[in-house]
Amino acid sequence: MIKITFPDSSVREYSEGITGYEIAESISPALARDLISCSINDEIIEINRPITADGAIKLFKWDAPEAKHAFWHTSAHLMAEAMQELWPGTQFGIGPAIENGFYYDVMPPEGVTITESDFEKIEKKMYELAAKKEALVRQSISKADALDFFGKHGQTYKQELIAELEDGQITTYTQGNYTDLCRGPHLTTTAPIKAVKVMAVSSAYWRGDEKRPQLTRVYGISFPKKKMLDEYLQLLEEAKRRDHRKIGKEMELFMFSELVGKGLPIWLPKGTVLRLQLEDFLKRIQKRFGYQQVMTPHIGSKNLYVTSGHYAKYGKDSFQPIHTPEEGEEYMLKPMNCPHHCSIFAWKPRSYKDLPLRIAEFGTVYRYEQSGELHGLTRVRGFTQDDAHIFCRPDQVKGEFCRVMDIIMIIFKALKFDKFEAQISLRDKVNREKYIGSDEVWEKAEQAIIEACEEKGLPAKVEYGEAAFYGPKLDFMVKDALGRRWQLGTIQVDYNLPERFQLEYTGEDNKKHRPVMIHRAPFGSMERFVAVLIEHTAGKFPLWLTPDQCVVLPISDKYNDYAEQVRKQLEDNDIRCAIDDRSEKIGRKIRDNELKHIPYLLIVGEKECENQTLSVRRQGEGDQGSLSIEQFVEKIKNEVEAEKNQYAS
RNA sequence: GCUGUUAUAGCUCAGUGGUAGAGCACUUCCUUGGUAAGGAAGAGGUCACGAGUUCAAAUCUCGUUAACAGCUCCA
Repeated sequence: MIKITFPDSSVREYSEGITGYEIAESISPALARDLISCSINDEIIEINRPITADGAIKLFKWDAPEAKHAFWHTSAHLMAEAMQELWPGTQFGIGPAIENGFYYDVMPPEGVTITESDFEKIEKKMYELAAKKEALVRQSISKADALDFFGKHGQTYKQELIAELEDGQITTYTQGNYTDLCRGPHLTTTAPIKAVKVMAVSSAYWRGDEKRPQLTRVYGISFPKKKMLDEYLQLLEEAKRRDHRKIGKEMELFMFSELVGKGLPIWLPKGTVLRLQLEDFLKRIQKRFGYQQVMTPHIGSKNLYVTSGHYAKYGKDSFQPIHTPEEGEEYMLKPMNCPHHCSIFAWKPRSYKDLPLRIAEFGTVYRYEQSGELHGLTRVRGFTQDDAHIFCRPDQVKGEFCRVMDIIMIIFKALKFDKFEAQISLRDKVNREKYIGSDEVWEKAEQAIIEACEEKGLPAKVEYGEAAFYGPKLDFMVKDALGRRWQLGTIQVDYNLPERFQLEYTGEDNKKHRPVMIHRAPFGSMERFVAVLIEHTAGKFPLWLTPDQCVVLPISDKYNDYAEQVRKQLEDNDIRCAIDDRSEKIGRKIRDNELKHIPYLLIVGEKECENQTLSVRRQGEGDQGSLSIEQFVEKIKNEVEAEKNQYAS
């Protein structure tokens, strides 16, 4: 008999060799039916693998990531099997489960190119094979046998993978005529795969190395129920609908121009309204938190960046220096604001009493992103950081760090970003020569971040090797409509730049000391933040942010004068108002796409004109009744106030 | 940057080696009035740019540029 411990820490005894499935069965038939995967002592195994020793079991149904992983991994094998049948001689690379589905990197035989038109064929074959309900058979195999087996089948990529594995650790999974090198775990049969969809095809280098051959990467997703696939596809449609590039165009927020240059966004009038609201919002918070606003030039002499060390590290891969008519004079477009801000610190002698010195700037920077990286507003070559640098004493680092986290939390709360992730990026555990600065200062900085997170009760994932070359950092990530993760807010400790700029302050002891620098940008960049905000809200911004808060709609020409009077009065009260008219006498026309993004519709006609009122409708909420202009002003102001109170407290 | 796909009217897109198309938007007129309202007429395109093949290229080929997807990258 063996003892099996359950997640609720109850213990049951089973005979040796029992499987996860049987254990589930002993609890309830429904659980057994839905069981996809399980783990023993956190090692995930098939539900039909015999359990031979005491251990802690976890049973996974579809909603568990572990279950999806096994499901999609098996689906990848199924797809490989299908492709092997369709195109015999296909070589297989790797085929893992990913966040949404799975892919397989394959090298089709000579003369075959897999395109979108083959998707249906692959899906059909997969259904056909899945219907056979073939079992996946796990087998341990010696290295020599594995090399021999895959060699015989012409699977050179698999051979390469095997060569790197340890003898005795190699397992294969076979279903039908298809055998794959695989660690598992898997489903026990392909039968539960009831719905599949080949999503995309692209290419990827073998092992991510651009010097090696390019394989065809086929993406797919699968589900245990047809309905789930339909729902997933619907979700993708929804994601497309709220793509910030689409909504940005519809709402006339921003544009790009080939002539201006790629990756250089242009903020249109309405986008600018939105952005200025955000900037104003942050400025007010920062004022409360003791920041001082500064402005610095968009270029800096090359020497500034030689001093900062950025030139040595990034000079070749950035926008190249700007030359002047003067011999040897070179300037660079600023790729970050830090060196400028360091210069501000160095401008005059500083006392310990001046610290922390918090310098903020909405600083526009230019970075030469690889052209394939550019993506809407989320990845651009010219963008504005809501940057600030805090110069403080070493003993103030943790406190300042916490205060910055407070600001970020205020912002996330105000904009209802409740599903963010925090990541602490530390040095690589082994490879440490790429980092500037001594071990000791790094150790201190890393500790300060970890402690600050603990103090604030912020669950943060620690990633080694993700730190910037000058210091560790804490990043805040939010997902976009398609589930892609974008980094927004960031806080970075820097012991390096103060060193390079030889920044000093006079301490209580009348001796010179080196300040610590903290970089931080709660939004990250205005561009990326707005992009994520658009996708987050699907263009339905909070009232205080939305470019047009209301639109006045005269029912006919006769009421144009009254409409214009209303508009003026609203604008005098700082309410952003558009006007929709049928004669071109007044303002700009509002139609269709624009209209659907405006929260309030104010209809004016004979009755309203007579009583000096407005017939008010709220987007998605319908008729709000008839209000006087003053009442409407108050209503809007109250609503905005309520939204803002969420972050005031 | 690499690989692939794409580029036709303001927008969304169809199209074919032989005169450039639709819906919506736009302009004018009419109708109408409580809202994403109807009719008529009209305007709008060097079919991304540059070469080549051809009697003939928006269509085929090559190059360039940009966008999209993936990979690599992100101070």
